[in-house]
Amino acid sequence: MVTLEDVAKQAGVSLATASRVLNGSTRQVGADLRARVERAADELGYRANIAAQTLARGSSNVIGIVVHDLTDPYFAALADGAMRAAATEGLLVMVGTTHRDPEQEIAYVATLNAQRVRAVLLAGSRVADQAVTGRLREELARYRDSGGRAACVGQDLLGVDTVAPANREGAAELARALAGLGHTRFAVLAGPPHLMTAADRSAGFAAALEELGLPAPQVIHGPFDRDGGYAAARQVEDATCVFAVNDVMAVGALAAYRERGVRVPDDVSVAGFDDIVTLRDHVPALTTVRLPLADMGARALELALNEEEPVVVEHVAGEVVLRESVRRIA
Amino acid sequence: MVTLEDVAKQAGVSLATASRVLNGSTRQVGADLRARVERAADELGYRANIAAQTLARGSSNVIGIVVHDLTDPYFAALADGAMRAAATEGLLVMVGTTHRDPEQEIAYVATLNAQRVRAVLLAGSRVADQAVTGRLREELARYRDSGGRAACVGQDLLGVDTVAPANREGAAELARALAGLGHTRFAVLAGPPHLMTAADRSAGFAAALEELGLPAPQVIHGPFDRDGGYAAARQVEDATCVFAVNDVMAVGALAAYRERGVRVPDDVSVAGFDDIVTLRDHVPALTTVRLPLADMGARALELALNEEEPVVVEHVAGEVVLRESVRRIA
DNA sequence: CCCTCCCCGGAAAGCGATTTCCAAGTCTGC
DNA sequence: GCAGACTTGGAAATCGCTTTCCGGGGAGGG
Repeated sequence: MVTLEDVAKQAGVSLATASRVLNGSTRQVGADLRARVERAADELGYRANIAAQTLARGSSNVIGIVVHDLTDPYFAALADGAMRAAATEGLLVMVGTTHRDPEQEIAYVATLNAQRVRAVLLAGSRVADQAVTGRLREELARYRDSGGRAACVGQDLLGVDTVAPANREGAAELARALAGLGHTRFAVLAGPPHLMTAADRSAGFAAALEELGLPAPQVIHGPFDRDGGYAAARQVEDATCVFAVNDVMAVGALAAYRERGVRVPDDVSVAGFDDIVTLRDHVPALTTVRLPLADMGARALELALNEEEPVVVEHVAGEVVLRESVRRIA
Repeated sequence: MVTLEDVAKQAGVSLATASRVLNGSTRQVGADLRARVERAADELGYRANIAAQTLARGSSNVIGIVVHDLTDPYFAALADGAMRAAATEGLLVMVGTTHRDPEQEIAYVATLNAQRVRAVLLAGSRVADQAVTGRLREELARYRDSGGRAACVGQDLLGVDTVAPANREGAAELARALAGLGHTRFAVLAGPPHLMTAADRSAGFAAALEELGLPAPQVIHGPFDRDGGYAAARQVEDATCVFAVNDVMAVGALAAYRERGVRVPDDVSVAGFDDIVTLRDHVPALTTVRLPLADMGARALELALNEEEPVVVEHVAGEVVLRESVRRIA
C-alpha cells in the first residue's frame, strides 16, 4: 500500500508538502516541488486513504441514501436523482436498502452516523407506528447533534427537511378527473393501512369523492406491491373505476383483470399513482399521477446539504395524466 | 461528538478496555467493567467512528458496486442481489453509477480503492475498446495489489472472478426455439456494436441460425435502451420474427409496432433477453431468456470475498421462456 | 507453600492523512 | 540597502480507534 509518506520520500519533500500538492489545500506549493510530487505519486500509483482523510478532516465526502427496495422503480428513480446530484457535488453514495423493515432503517442511520457521512437521505414512507418512528427520530437526532445533515423524501414526520409529494392533493385531483369522466362507483386498492403514503393517497381520493357528493369507495387493503394489487383487484365488488395507490399495484390489478377476461377500460377503468417510467409502455397505458421522482431525490440532497433552521417541508405537486386505462362512461 | 475516550473516562476504564468491550476483540473483559462501559456508551450515545476504525484496522466493512444505471431494472436486480448478500455478511454498500461512461467506471474504481473498500463488484458490460479496458484493468490491478478484492458480472475481460451470463448460448437457444416455431426470416435489434453483451447475444443468435441453415438475420444497431429498440424496430424490413438483445429494447420495439398498427404476435413475433421482473406483466407477454440476476449479483459478491487463485469464471445459463409475443407460423 | 501460567487491565505505539506553527527566503517600497 | 509583509517548506501535533506489549494478581500444580 503506497502511502503519502512514500510519495514524499520519493519526491524528497516533507509530508506536509506532499499533502498540499495532492489533496488540495489553500496553500501554494512551488512549481518544481509540485511537479516532483506529482510525478512521484504517479509513478508509485498513490491513492489517498480516504479513511485517514476523513479522520483527519473530521468530515467525509460520502452521503447515505436509505431506501426500501432498489428493485422498486419508484425508489430507483429517487435514488438515481439523488446520486446524480451527489455526483455533481463530488460526493460518493452509500445506499442502504431496508426491504421495508423499520428496524433496518434505524440500524442504517446508526451505521451511517458511524461512518460520519455528510448527509443522510431517508426515502420511503414512514409507518404510523409511534414507537418505531420515535426510535428512528432519536437515532436521527443523535446523528444531527454530531453535525450530520439529513433530509427525507416522503412524510415529514421526523423534524428534518423534507420533500413530500402531495399525495392527498394528487389523489384528490385524480378523483375529480375520474369523476369528470362520469364514474361514480369507485374502489380503492389502498395498500397497507399503516403506511402513510398509501393512507394519504387513499384518504385524499375518498375525501374528494365525498366533496363531490359521490358515494364512498370500496376500500381494500393489502400489500403495497404488484401482487398486492393483483390480490386486491379480485376483491373489488362493483365499481366502474379502480384506483390503485401506486402504479406497481395498478399493474397487478390490470393483470388480474386480464386473467379474468375483464377488459380495461371497457369493463372497468384503472388508475395508479407515481408514473413509473419503466411502465410507460404498459398496455393499456396507465392513467396515473406523475411525480418528478428524480428531481425530488436531487432536491432532497440539496435540502440536506444546505440544511438550516427552520425545517423546511417542500410539497411537490403531482400531475394527473389520463391515459387509456380509463374511459368516459355514460 | 462522543468519542471512545469519553466513554472510557465516564466508565473509569482505559481506552483499551472500552475498545475491547464495544468494538469486538478476541480478548475478554470482566463482567463488571464490561457492564460499566456498556452503560457509559449507552448514556452518552456513543457511535464508533468508522473512519478511525478503518484506519486502525486497515480494512473496512464496505463493499463497492459499480453499475451503469440504477433505474435500469437489470442493474437494479443485480445490485439488489449483491446488497442482500452483503447485508448477511454485515457489509455496507457503496453504489456508483457510471451512466455508461467508461471513464466514470475507472474513476469509481479509483475512488473505491481510496476508500479501501473490502471488495468491488463491477456490473455491466465491458466495451470492446482496448485502450479504455486497459486503463480499467490497470486501475483494478492497483486496487488488488493493495489487497482489494474484485469480481465482475458480465464479460470476463478483466482477469478477475466473473459471473458471466451465457449470452451467446442463451441467444442461440432462443434462436433455435424461434426457428422451431417455423420462423425463417429474422431481424436482430442488436444494440451498440462495441458493447460486448449486445454483440455476444447478437452473434450467438446469428450463429445458431447459420447452423440451422437459415438466412442471416437483418442486423440493426442502435442504443441499448427502450428508445433504441423503438428506433431500430422501425428499420426492420422484412422479418417474421425480431430479436431485441434485451427486454427493455424489446418493449421499445413493441411500442413502435403498436403505434404503427402492426400486431404482435400476429404480424410479427418479438423476443427479448433478461426477463426483467418489472416487465412480466407487459402485454403481449415477452418471450425472452431468463437470467437469475439477483443470484448472479449475490454470487459475484461471494466470489469476490473468497477470491483466490486461479481466477474463476462462472457461466450462468439463461432459460428460454416462450410467451405470447411470439407465435408459431405456417 | 512457592512457582508457573493464565487472565485481564492499562500504557503507548501505530494507522495515514491534515493542519498549525515556525523558520527561512523573497519581494516590496523607501 | 533595509525593515516589514508575503511566500513557501518542514516538523510535529492531531484525528479516534486498534492492538501489542507489559505488569499484576489469582488459580493450579508440584
